Amino acid sequence: MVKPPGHEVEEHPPAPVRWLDADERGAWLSLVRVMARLPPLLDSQLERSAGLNFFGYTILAILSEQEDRTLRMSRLATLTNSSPSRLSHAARHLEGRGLLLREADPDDGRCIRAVLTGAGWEAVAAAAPGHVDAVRALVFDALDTDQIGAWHEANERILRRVDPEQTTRPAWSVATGAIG
Amino acid sequence: MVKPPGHEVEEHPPAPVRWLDADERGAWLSLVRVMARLPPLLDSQLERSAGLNFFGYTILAILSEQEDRTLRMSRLATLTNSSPSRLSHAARHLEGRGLLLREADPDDGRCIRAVLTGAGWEAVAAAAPGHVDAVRALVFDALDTDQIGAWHEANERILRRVDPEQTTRPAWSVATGAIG
DNA sequence: CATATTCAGTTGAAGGTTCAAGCAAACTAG
DNA sequence: CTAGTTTGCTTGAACCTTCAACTGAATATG
Repeated sequence: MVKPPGHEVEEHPPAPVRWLDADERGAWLSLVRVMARLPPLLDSQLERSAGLNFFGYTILAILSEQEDRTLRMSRLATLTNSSPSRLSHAARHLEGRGLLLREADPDDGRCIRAVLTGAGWEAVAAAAPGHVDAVRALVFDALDTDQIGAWHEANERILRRVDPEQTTRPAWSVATGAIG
Repeated sequence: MVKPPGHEVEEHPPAPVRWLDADERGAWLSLVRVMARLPPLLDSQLERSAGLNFFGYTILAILSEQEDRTLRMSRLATLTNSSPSRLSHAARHLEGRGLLLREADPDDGRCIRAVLTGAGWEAVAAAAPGHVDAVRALVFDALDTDQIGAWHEANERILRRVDPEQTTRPAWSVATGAIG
């Protein structure tokens, strides 16, 4: 490999790898397994009971929590932890099923506003109890209050590394709270 | 909806939904965001540095930790938290790149043994340091020892709910420990 | 021994996600 | 005002995962 001229990168001696110790490895594998097994369980519960996957449910749930059941696509993408592209595809499916609709934003011709339909609202409302039950059974029934606190704190610290901009910070509950 | 004859299901009064409280909601959203953001970061780090995704890396890593760098497909599927189908597709790709090969098991004609090749071993060995650095930077640098312990314990408790059979229990480290 | 069942693994199609490219509206500078 | 850039969103192709169907080998049953 030929070095380009200029940009003489300082050659640090290769820092010795700091392998994970036994505790770290155990903790890491726990997370890896949770990440591998939890999402499919949530997906299949929602799939069976509402014909939605977790992502679709999240989209509808977040819309249902807005004053006017409306959100710009870009904002919705941020809140759902998704790329604009992913959201666009998913929104097309949901729109085809009559659960939401997309309309031009009068204030900014570039923006599209996603609006939850009546059918969409009924779909989330019907799906929410079963979903919350699943989350409770799989996660919170396993932990007492102190454990939840410590676990939350650790996950937040990790999030600061993983998502430094904290783009999703604003409050939203993925309809794990009462719908109204 | 017409009830089929027989199978008279006991009609319990619908148990009131136990919505998540504010603390639970906050903790839940932390996990959801970690699950959404961490895997893509690990994938892209491995993709850039080794042309592998996390799943492919895991396959090679687990094989590299076996005495004879060999494992039956079914066992490998369990250890990688994957379905047989997913593993089969991935193994075909990796085999195409010369990183592993598959051979008939002499002891049981139904089984296939996946064997890590020399090139496969070199690929993991080259990728491992960068991967461990990423895991450390994104996760463990954010936590002190006590936090790691509490976080680990909570994740283990969740795992007991999510994966009651504990199919993946046996020790493996996804090559976050030294390779040799 | 014949048949049925289970087990290990693969396959192709369907579905979802990512990626790069593209379009149009809005902003920015000269 | 106009040319260039940025922003918001969509699109189609490539990729990966899942699902259901299938093969062949081992085991169980009569």
